[in-house]
Amino acid sequence: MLVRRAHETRISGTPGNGALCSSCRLCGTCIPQGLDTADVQKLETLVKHGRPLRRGEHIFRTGDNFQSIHAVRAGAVKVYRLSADFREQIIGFYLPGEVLGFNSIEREKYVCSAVALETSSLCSFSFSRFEEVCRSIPGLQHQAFRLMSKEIAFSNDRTMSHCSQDARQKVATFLLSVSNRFQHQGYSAREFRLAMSRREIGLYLGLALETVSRTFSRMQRDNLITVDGKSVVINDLRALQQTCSEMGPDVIPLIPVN
Amino acid sequence: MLVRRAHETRISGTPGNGALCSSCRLCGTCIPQGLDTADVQKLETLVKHGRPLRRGEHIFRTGDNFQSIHAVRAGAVKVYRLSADFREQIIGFYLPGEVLGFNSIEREKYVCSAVALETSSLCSFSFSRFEEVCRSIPGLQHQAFRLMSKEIAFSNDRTMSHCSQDARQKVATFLLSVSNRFQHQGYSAREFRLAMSRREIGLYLGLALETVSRTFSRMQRDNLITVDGKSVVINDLRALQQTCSEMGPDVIPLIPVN
DNA sequence: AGAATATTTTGATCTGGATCAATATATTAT
DNA sequence: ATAATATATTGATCCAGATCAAAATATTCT
Repeated sequence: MLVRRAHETRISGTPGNGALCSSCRLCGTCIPQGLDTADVQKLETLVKHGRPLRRGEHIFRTGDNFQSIHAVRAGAVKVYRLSADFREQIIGFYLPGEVLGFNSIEREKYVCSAVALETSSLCSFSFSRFEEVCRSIPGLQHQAFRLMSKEIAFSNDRTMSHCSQDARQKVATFLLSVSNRFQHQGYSAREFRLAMSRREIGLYLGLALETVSRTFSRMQRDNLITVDGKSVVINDLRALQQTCSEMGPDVIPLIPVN
Repeated sequence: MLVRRAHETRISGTPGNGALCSSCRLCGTCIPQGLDTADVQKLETLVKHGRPLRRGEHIFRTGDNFQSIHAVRAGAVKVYRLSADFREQIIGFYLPGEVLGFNSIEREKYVCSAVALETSSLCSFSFSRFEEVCRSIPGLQHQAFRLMSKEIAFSNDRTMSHCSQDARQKVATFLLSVSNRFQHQGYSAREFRLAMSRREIGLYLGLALETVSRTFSRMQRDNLITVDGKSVVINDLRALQQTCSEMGPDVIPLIPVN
């Protein structure tokens, strides 16, 4: 499908405030990480929950006014944009406990679109109110800086991966990243379902979708993983980790000066 | 040279506080952007200036305790790290008015090294004190969020470039990025000196240094630019911009749904 | 200045992954 | 269910850019 689907509506501003941060399973890893009970309660007053989004529904679109940052409570979100020549580019995939929108603060418009890859729930925080609260809760301000710092470092890692890794290494790095992030949220690190298609993985990694598919097949043949469509089992975590940093035969490690 | 040079010393904590933000030429684009005079004066109390660094001197190294963020006042800084197999990876080049260190907040250690590419001056801000001051100056907190947001967006742009551009497009994008950043700081957009080598540009763009060199030569042949070693003149800005977003002949622009 | 070293340019060759193509398998709609 | 559509797999071919090689400039050091 290549045109906008009927059920793709923008998330409504519906308050529908229900579940609270303090009782949320992700409290320890999401925005409230490290805050004490009193501070979490102050934070909770900012949260807005929309209804759950179905696959294909957008949270925001490129050019919309930037109002809020959004934490994924459940599901998976794809953040993407179109290049100057209208090809899709994937900024990132966001899993439960992860926060999207930080890249749009500077422009005051969303610089990308965000769409649910599967049925997903989000917690939205008005950014201007969030900033106010940050001033009265030092730990929250610090956590905001930490989260943004992490996003910069993560994005840097991804760029480094593109600069120096071949297809097999990129795919291994991707699988480990997803695995680690699931594990961090309390899910299995060894067994998971990918919410995104081969095409989307390819766009994310800068590879043709055929290359992604072939690499999965080869990794399965090598007993590193078992893939069946979107479900992945990691059979040999160690080997997968080694794949990511394997040296070519002729690489001479040198300490660079300039 | 592939070993640590004798003159590479860490920047000393020497106060040597001299020039002030309010009288700095970069006041409008650096950290103080958008602050009123009174707030800039509060900010100034945090600034530490070291002596100017010569080419090859480090500001910090991977693993050092993260204490400060650093604004480039003059010169050019390379931020890099070593991959698991000890190859150099370039996180970024920082020009006057730009701030480095944001990617290290989360780990509380510098996750990369920073080295002067040419004689450079820096303004360093203790990050913990900076956070405190942010709480009392709303505009400063907002500016911190803006700067970090910008860095996320910039890093995303770079990743997108790697995913979808060929060598010529990457080099064009790089030249325009440098040009824009110089212009933004009040230097010429059309004529500048690159502080980094072909090898470093190659590492930054994920290209072999030979490819960078060949691409420069070809762009010169095509009258887009004039290169002579490190000095670059942009002869046809428009054409260079078009290069960045050229479509292949068979690209059919489509609106992606998932 | 001149020697020594590092960087850049250009040419020749090779290869990983893109592209083209066809079939197989999921998913969605009726 | 069954048809229609989208996604995934696998094979064959091709090419942009990596790698190898050598000469030409720059830069640094004494």
